Amino acid sequence: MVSVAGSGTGRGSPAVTLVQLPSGQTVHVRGVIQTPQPSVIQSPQIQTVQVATIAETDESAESEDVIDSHKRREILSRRPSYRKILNELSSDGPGVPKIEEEKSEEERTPPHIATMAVPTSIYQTSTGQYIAIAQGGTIQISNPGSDGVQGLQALTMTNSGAPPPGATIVQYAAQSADGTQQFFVPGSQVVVQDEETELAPSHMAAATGDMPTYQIRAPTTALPQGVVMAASPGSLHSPQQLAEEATRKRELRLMKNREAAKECRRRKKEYVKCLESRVAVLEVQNKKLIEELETLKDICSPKTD
DNA sequence: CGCACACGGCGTCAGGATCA
DNA sequence: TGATCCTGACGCCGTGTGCG
Repeated sequence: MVSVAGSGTGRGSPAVTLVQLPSGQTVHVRGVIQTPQPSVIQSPQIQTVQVATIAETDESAESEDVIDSHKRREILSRRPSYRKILNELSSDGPGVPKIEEEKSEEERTPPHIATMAVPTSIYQTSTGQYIAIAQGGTIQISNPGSDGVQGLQALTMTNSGAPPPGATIVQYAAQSADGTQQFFVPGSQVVVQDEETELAPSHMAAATGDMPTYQIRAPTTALPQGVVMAASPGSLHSPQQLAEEATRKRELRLMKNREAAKECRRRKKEYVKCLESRVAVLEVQNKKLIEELETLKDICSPKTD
C-alpha cells in the first residue's frame, strides 16, 4: 500500500504525480483528485483526472500481472453471471453502454486500455457527495446540499482525451467499509482517500498543504510463494510419486479456489455497496422530484379567495 | 465474569458455466 | 470433453454485544 500525496496547487495545469507501488509498479496520476468542500465549490470546475499505469517503467512480471488482470476483466465481462451484474447496474442508465453478448476481436478495445461498461451512473460517497459517471467516462462529483437542479453541478472531473498506453481509466467510485472514498479502477486496484495523513508510509513524501492524500491499494492478494509446478505424468513411476502428484494437484486446486472465493466475496461486497449507494441516490432524487411536483402544483393551481 | 447470540470472514465442497 | 473458473452452501472460528 502506498500513499499518494497530492501535488501541485490545484490551479492551472494539472499536476502529475508519479507513485511507486510496493511491487515496483509505477502509477502515474495526472491531475488533482480533490474532495471539494460544499462551501468552497460554487461554480462548475473542470479537472482532468487520470490514474494511469505505466507499464513501460516495469519490465518485470508485475506488468504482466496488470495485463493479465485486464485480460481477466475482459474475460469476466463475457461471462453471463458477471455480465448480468454489470448490466443490472446499468439498466436504468440509458447512456451507459451495456456489455454486448459477443464482440469480434477487432471491435474489442486494445488490451492495454481496460474499458468495460461502467456499472452505474451515480454513487454516493462517505461524505454525502454524489459521483455520477456519464457516457464517455465523464465523472461528476456533486454536493447534494448545493442549490440547483439535482445538485449535480458542483464539480466535474473528466477523463479527457485518449489515455496513454497502459493507462487505466477510473472505473467507478464507491464507499468503503471504513468510510473512506474509493475510486475503483480496473485491475482490482482502488484509489482510496486517506483519513489521516500520518498513515502514509515513511518512504513516501508527506502530504503537501491541505491537499487530501490518496492511496492505491491492491485488494487482491498475490498467489502464495513456493508453488511448485507438478512434474509431467510421464516422469512419475512409483505409487508414492503418484500420490505426491495428486497431493500437489489438490493443494494447488484448493489454493486457487481459496483465492477465487476471496475474490468472489470481494466482488459481492462491492456489488452490494453499489446497490446501497444507488438506493440512497434514488431516494434523494425521488424526494427532489416529489418536492418539484408539489411546487409545480402550487404554481399551476394558485389559491383563490 | 461467563454465557449465549449475532455477525462477518474464511476454507472447502459441489455443481454449473465457460474455455480451449 | 477435460480443465478451469465462478459461486452458492455449509461449517468453523474470532469478535462484539447484551444479559444475568
